[in-house]
Amino acid sequence: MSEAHYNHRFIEHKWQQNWRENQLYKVENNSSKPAYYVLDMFPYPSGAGLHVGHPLGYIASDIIARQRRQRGFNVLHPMGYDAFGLPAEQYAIQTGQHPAKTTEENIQRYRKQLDRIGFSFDWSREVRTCDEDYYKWTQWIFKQLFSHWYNNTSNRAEHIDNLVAIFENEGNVNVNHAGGEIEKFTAEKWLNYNANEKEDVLQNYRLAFIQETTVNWCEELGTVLANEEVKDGLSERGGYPVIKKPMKQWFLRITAYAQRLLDGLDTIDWTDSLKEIQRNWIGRSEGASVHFQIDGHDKALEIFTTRPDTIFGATFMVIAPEHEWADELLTDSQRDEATEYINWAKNRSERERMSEVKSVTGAFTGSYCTHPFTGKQIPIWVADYVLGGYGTGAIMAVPAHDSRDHAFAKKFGLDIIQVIENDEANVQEASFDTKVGKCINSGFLDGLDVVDAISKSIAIIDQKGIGKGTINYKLRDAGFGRQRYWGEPIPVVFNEGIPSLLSDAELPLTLPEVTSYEPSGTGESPLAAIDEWVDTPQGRRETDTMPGWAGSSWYFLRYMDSENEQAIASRDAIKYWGQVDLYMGGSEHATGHLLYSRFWTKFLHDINILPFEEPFKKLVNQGMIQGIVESIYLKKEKDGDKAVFVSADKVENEDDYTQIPVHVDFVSDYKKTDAPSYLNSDGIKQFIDWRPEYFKATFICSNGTIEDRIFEGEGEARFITKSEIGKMSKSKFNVVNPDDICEEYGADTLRLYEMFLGPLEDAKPWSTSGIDGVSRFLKKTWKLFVDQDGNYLPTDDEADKKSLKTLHATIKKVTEDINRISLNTCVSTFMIAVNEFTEQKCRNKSVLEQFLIVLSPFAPHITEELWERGGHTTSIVDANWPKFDEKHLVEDTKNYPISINGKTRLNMELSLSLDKQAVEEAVLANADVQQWLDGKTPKKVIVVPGRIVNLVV
RNA sequence: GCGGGUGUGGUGAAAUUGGUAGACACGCUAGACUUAGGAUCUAGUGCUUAAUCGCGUGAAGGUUCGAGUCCUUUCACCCGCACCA
Repeated sequence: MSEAHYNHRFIEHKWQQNWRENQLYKVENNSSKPAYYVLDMFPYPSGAGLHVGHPLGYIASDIIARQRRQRGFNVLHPMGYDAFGLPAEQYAIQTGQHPAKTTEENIQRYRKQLDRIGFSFDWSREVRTCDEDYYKWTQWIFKQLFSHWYNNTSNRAEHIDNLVAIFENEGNVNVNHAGGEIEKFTAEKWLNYNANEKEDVLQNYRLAFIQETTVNWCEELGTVLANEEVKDGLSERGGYPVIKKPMKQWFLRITAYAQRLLDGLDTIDWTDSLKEIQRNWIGRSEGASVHFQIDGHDKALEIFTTRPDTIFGATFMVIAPEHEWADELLTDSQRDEATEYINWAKNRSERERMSEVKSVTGAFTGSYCTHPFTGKQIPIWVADYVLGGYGTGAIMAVPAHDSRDHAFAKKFGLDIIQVIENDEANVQEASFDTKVGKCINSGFLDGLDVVDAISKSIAIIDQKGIGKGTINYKLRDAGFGRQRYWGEPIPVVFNEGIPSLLSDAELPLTLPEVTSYEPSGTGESPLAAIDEWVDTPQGRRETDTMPGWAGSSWYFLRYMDSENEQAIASRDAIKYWGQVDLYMGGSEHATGHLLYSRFWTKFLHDINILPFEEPFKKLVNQGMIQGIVESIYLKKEKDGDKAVFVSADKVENEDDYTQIPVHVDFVSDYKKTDAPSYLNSDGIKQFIDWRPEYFKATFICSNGTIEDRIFEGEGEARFITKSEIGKMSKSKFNVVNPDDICEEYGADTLRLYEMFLGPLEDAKPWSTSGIDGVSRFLKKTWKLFVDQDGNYLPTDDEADKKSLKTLHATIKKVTEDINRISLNTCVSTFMIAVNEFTEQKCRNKSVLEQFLIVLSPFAPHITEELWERGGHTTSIVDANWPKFDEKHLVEDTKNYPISINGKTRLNMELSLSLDKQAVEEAVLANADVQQWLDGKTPKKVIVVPGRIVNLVV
């Protein structure tokens, strides 16, 4: 005897077990079916576990994966873990536990939570970036990067051996590579270099290379950070201060791919905002580089400008404090003052610098350049509004037409020369920043429009041999070394300072055991302390490890053939699955993971591993599910030795209080919109138990006072809390665990409910109000199939017309909505269908089962159960997606809305076979219409057949 | 400052091509059944009104027979970037 009532615990457990035992979601690479690849961003398994926000995207992608399978595709829908990274290591430092151990525990927990939601992941393909079998290939890709250079002429990466061959034949005079400028040498000179010198040269070409640069150093974390790991001068993880520090570092030459990364955006289906963020980050700008001869030196200062048309307005030059000639250009009279300024500017933290954006600072170097066209002397200044890392770290200042230059000129009393015509503004007072107008005071450019002047000035600069048209990118090469333990070891040894790669046979280079995970503080990783690991017959090992994004830049390829020991994946597997058809994930990875993955994909394409250049054909950003942060006000001033908390309605000036986060479980009326949330006596008791340091605190409630834990006042204590929408996080004590929802309502309800919340892309605060509606819907669905005694209801009697209409309207709408990933409206459609079937007392098995199939991607457990009860022996997962048939929706009549002057006044049931004329006549003959017309004749009658009638009076 | 996005009932939202604004839910109100209800069912629910009328998609204009949807101006909020020459 089957269960009579919908018992989600029993059903979900039963089917999850069944699916696992039958390996229902395992997919093969050999299939005659078309391939479809649906990917989720794999999670970092943190100690906090999954909260209800994580599955949002997974549920959406799972629905699409399941539906594609029912539509006849072979669907790859894998999952894995981004398992190297700082949090596990920080935890290891605190507790002494091996990060591998805590990571494993966290993964187990994640897996359990994921399994409970009923995803159709093929777990046989699971990847973990910290597995040796996996990072072997991350190291292998690194080796390829080290062994290749970027040829700007062929516009692709080429093997370094080819470059060496060119050097041996003709030196580097004809080589056009991506990277900084390199002194020219002949073949003869090259052949005479010793090994060390040769490698120093090659480092300028390799796509993975070592360079001494200023890096983002975070003292607290004891490591360098990538640009995108720094937010507002603080580390993204932990929020610790970050300073600039010179250091030798591994870099990847992503800048070689800047233009292709930009162009590729036009070929992929991502949101405009995401593409815009990447365009911004790459930051292409066209302009010119110009050399200004420095007086008394035999060198010229190279600057970059997007406005070479304003060159006649350049009245001074500015170099960044980090500029390599900053010291050299100082004259004796200016040396002390300028050095002091340079030191001050260099030592300021990012954070200080950014908070003082508006202040103008700088110093005169004492040196001058000669203007190439006017021959005038122009002073060279040093100022930190010019950034060392952008362009050439030096600019020509045109104060008349650039507000920053203007502010600087005003402060230091420098000349301002107007070179773009303008009648109204006075450039002595304010700069006139414009890209339209005619040039004046500009010699050979006079009278030209800005656009023409730019091209002409570049032509002349080029002709004079002092510069050329250039394109500049904001994008920087990506720092690739981390002075950390918990990451992929870099497969390099140094012999006499010359880096060389391990052989493929030596991979994976595994992490050794260490006794302490503490950063060494010298800037070296804990690995440096293990002599027996570091010292090898071939030389000293690199002790830096790779950053978190190394493993995640290619993981989507490994899923295609996760066990392969010969390659990252077989050629056949890569060819069969191809690009990721749909990638679901958060937009916070816009300038990190998503850019690096595109970079590695293009590189792997260049070296003939991949037949495609873009990894993710279509990308959808699921919105963040936020939590509500509850906190209470603590007076900054204590009352004697007692802490004083004050109810939010009695707080006048927030500055007098500290806000203490409160566990949301203690709060009453949590998340109600119509009433403020508060702590009652019980909630306050829970709070004190939780934070015993406030055992003796006083609570000033809105209706009385609690002292020494005794409430004096009217009725029940009411202590109002402050509620804000914010991140769902462990530190805010507001995490909602999906397990709890699965336990109470079931995974199918959770899945439907998360989709029902609203459009997938929108951010929304989590709230369970409304979940009952979804739960009721599933119970109603159940009742269509099973009566109170557990009998199976559907029969093979002929379906009635109304039910067929409901069914096909549902098939049509859901099929269309899944295609445009509008999953919230699908849930509404299901509800409407079930309401109608219930109303119709529909018992037709064929109709109801087709409905089940359409519902099954959203609610796989209940539909599988009801499918089985209908006598099926194979899973609903392999049922065919039903075909929509228009004929069931054809209507004979239409209930026309009749509007008068655009306002709907009444409805009329009319045959759809009537033509415009006939409809008009019928409408005008109607008594109610005549009453509305009040004897007047309509000026115009608009009839839109099948839609509407509008009478204009 | 630049770029992207969003504004619709008490709440989450729908309206895909300009064609009955508020589907579907939550909540609320009333009723039925019940020892009970945080179960189930029935009816109602944009505002206003006794009911009609009237008014309603952030605001103001415009195009149109007809505008949440198109155009112009404007306001608010969110996200990203930010001394990028």
